Amino acid sequence: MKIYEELVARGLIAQVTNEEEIRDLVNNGRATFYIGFDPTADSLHVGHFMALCLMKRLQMAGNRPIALIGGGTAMIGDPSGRTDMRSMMTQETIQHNCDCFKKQMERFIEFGEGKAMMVNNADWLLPLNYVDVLREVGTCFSVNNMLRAECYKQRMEKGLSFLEFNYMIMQSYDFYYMYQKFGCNMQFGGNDQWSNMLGGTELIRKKLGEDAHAMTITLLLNSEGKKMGKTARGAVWLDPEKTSPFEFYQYWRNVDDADVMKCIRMLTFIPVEEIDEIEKWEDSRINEKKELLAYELTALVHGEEEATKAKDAARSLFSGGGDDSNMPTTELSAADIGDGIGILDLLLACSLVPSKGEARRLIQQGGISLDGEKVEAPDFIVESARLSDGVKIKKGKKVFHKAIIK
RNA sequence: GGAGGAGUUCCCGAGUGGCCAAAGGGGGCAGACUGUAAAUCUGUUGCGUUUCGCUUCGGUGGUCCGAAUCCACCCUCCUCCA
Repeated sequence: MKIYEELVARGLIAQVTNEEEIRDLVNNGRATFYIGFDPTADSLHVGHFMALCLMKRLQMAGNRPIALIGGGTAMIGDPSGRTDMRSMMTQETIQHNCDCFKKQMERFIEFGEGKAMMVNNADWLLPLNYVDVLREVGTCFSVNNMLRAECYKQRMEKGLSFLEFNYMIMQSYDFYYMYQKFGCNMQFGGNDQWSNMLGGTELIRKKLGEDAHAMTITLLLNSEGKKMGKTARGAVWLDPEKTSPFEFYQYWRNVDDADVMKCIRMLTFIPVEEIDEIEKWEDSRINEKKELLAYELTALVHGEEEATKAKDAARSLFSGGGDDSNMPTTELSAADIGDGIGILDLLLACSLVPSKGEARRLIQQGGISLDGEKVEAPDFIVESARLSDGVKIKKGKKVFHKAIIK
């Protein structure tokens, strides 16, 4: 099975500009393609992870990836799929985020001479001159067409600033620039980027009379049609400081039954034939599938060692054991505790609750236990002697945390 | 530039002088049931030293014993006209 067919079999491809040509380019390793990442946070998340995997897959098939960090476009903000304006980021924040992205990407993709490239569009976007740009590429964009683009539709009702309206032009310019400079002949992106990406291929056609290609990746949606990789507390991050390997593992361990196969297919590197076999498993093995998914992904992101730890920790916790060695842990300083600490303060110190009111409510509703024993009263005091050995806190059914005096 | 309309808690949305920490829904959290799933049911959902106190209804000032609610100015958005 060639790479293009594999991508299709995994359900990763959403839309393509020209299937024949793209198949040909990709299968024969002749594509130089780019994927853009806007540095809107200081860590990559699961959504980016899919794109990174795709880069890796294509690289393994002999194609040349360019990871484009949107240091320049981040100054503008992509309005796609948004109902309100992004808050403007300062240049320092953007730079910091770019640096963080770079570090994380290096773990997935091989960069270097003749391998993958990493570029930042700030390098060519920031020095642009307004009037020059208008004259050079402004003539190639039809406002009428742009307004029809899906990505602006929502915003047409709520209000779209001129700043954000230009995002598509900047992204198109990126493609145009890299096509000439690096021979980049293909762009990948999330399906929500489709209209922005077409802007680029069209610009290249108009300015240079040549064909470039675009392909979008299926967005990973759960059975309810919502983007996956988000929790109430925000995205599932790849940075172990922001989302611990254990939490990361648990996120996937807990996906809906209906979404397991889709995730395995789209996110893991398990060969397609094996996946087809897994799909035939009986329903009673659903939890095995989930464990497999969680393990595979954790291993990809955090390494096998961390994945094994997370798996062991989860198993022992949920099958009643007491292995707490890999549980998320908060270390408290002896000086702050004194003889003991109120349970409300302890929960707060471990960031298990946002406020004491919430902590109090949890206890009243019977949602907190310490070392397997339910906490009945909000004024319960945990003695420091107990904390020095470490105490296991359970919040709800599946949030475990350890607190210890260091 | 002119004329109207809107801005309420995580989101949608009710509230037009005290009974408002603010209806209802969504989402979240917890409990029951389960398989660490889904669906369902129940409770809960500003903060704190919790029979009480403090902060919140776009912003700033004002009227009043008392303001999400009335007045003035400002900001943002929407619709129509230019």
